[in-house]
Amino acid sequence: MTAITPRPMSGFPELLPEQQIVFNRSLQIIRETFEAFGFAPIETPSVERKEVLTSKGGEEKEIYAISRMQSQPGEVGETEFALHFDLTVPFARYVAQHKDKLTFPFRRYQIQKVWRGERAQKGRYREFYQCDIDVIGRGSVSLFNDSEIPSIIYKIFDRMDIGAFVIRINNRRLLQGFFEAQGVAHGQIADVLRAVDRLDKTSRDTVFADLTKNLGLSEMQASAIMAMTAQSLPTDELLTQLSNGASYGNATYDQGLAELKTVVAGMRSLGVPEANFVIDPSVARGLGYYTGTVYETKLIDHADLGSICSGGRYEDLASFFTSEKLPGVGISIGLSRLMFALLERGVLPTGAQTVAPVLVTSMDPARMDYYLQTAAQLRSNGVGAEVFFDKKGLGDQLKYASKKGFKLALIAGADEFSTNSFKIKDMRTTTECTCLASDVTETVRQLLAE
RNA sequence: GUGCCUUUAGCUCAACGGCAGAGCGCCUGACUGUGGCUCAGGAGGUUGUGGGUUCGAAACCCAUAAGGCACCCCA
Repeated sequence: MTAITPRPMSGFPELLPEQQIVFNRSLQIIRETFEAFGFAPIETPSVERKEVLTSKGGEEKEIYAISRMQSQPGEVGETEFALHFDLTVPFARYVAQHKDKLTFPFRRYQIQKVWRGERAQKGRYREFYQCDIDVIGRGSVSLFNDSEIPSIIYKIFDRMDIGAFVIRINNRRLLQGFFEAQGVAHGQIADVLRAVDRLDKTSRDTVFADLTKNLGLSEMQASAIMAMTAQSLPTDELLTQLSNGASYGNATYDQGLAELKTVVAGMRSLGVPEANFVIDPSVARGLGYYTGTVYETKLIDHADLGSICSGGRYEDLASFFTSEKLPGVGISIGLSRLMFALLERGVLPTGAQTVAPVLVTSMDPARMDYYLQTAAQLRSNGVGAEVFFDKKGLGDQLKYASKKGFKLALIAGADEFSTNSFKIKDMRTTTECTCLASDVTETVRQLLAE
């Protein structure tokens, strides 16, 4: 029998237990925060019909189709299904399909893997987690949601303890109205938005050249756009500055500005610290379907990761699936990109290889019943415990406990049995104490609480 | 889809065209009632694959595959 050589698969990363534990902890924070804001969990199948996935102009070569390796002889093993490449398109289908059973405004969160058939590189995978929330309304959806979303982002990253971060906020109407006032042709606004969006990735000269040479704007237009989008001021000063510009006489601009002010006021009511958000007129969110508020979030010490959480407001979620207008606002956290980078950089230190805090050692194989009962008792009191089953010396058992990162080791041999007691060794401090067998659970709890 | 780089032990990497090596990790023992430290020993390789040049190739050439990076785009 020849062994199959295990090899890495590009773009399909995997973690060791001590890393996965850290990853899952972050996942838990995200889930709890979403639920604290009243978002309901849903999950859609990993696959959708091909026509659903391509409805919104999904790049076909980036979509993995699925098929059986072999069907009937001569039959092509193809199906009409493909793996979803994001969670928005399946969600749109879901809402359109179930809209008569859902209650609006519909708030849902969705944490699932998605797949993209791209060439992998740093921070870009072919299989990764997305954590999405969206609020969908029928006909309209309140602007207060736009304030609440940064509050959710703030709570999550604050709890995840991954260093300083800033939520950058902008409003697409503000940009669009400004571009219109500068005389940018209607059909070119999307292109200009895309060019501006690259401001934090490339040099200002490059963007300027892009605007003038590629998009054919005059130097005056380009200068005005650069000056407007490059503004960097404290929130209130910037809002004043933008209000002074209200003399553009453009209704879209004025609406965008008013929305921005409302969103900021709401964020302050929700207690989002000033240090964690900024109005950044250069945030445009590429092309996309965003129409109002847009968000990006960056780690200050890891700006090279790009936006780790972005989203915004859109006019219509499911225009391909229903004629009913379903506007919404939402964000997506690219958890895999974020976590893999932070684990690699040691920002999130890894610890134990187990989530159970207690190892019950077994010095006397004849008394395994006793060890098993003790572990069972710990578990039914909410304390995770593992029993060491193999016949090895105590030294080996403690070595095992040490390597895996158990916090406490329970020891019982002839000495302890004679006094009906247990010895508890704290692996972190190397200290030991002895307690009656009947007090084990309580003593363990106290030690773990320290 | 385009371009560049890389590939030698589980991992990180050495080896002038001339015997395939180190560190870390892993296993065993010192140590059958006490982990991390230390010491001693051990296992582990068709040098990604196929061809070519050469007396001789891990090294040079060609092809191919895989991996990585950048562009594009995005999380």
